[in-house]
Amino acid sequence: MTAQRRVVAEVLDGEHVHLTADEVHARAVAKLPEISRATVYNTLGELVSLGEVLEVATDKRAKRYDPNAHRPHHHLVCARCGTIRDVHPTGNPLADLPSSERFGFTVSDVEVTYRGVCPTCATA
Amino acid sequence: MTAQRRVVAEVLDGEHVHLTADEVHARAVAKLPEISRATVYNTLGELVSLGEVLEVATDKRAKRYDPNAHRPHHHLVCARCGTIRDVHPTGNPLADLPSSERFGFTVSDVEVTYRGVCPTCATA
DNA sequence: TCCTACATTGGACAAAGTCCAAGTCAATGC
DNA sequence: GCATTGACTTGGACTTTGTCCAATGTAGGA
Ligand SMILES: [Mn+2]
Ligand SMILES: [Mn+2]
Ligand SMILES: [Zn+2]
Ligand SMILES: [Zn+2]
Repeated sequence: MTAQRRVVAEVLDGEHVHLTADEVHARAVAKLPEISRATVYNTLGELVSLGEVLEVATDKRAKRYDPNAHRPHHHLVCARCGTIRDVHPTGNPLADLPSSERFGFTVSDVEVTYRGVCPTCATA
Repeated sequence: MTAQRRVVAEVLDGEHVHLTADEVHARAVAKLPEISRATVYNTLGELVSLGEVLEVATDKRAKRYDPNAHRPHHHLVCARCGTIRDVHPTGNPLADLPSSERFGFTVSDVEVTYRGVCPTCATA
């Protein structure tokens, strides 16, 4: 556990945190000015391999890193400002895919992304 | 309707088609060698604006372009080879998000991505 | 035919991410 | 204490994906 890794872990702490690698780097630099982009990418990659952090692709640009890896959840994204909230739908979406729609695949996982407009963007 | 646009439209024809912009360009070049990358991007952008083609983000790299825009559907992705199939789950996933999990958002859309292993990759 | 509006092109540029050789540093063994 | 070692970090080059723009080409109407 080096200072660099500790800083990345600190940045990735909290609820509804879904930062891009560059955002992680910017916040890490604020705490440890000499930390490099490469180290941030390396550390994020390790955390993903360890299963401590998830990569999510809610926007079609940069990957986002989600420290909420232990509690399964899905995402609600504001189409205007990009805010992302963790959500827990009822039911199991896997059960909604009949075997006739599985094309022989072994289906193991499902990702659900809800899109809409957040309260802040709706009033503005 | 120019020759370039016709070729892009031809490439984007069929079922379960989810090509990246570069793949579209490669196939377009095979039919019309002088077509440029810029034109492929321009044409894809117009088709998306017109609602004729959807952008999907099933992998975390390049956007994929989906000509099946008129029939709502979701996707089943092979984690090994990246093959993508269109699927039609039963039920309405929007109904599975209780208002207590909507955080005041106006939710208008939902994208579901199933992941697993396709029959070809399972036997290989 | 000539003009004009629009489409196309190649290349420069930008954003996101990967890779690598070299440098740093702390722990180990002598 | 000192040298060795190996893991970690760094900066920069490079790649991929995508955007932008000035220059060029072209189809069709006046
Ligand atoms: Mn999350
Ligand atoms: Mn599709
Ligand atoms: Zn918003
Ligand atoms: Zn496969």
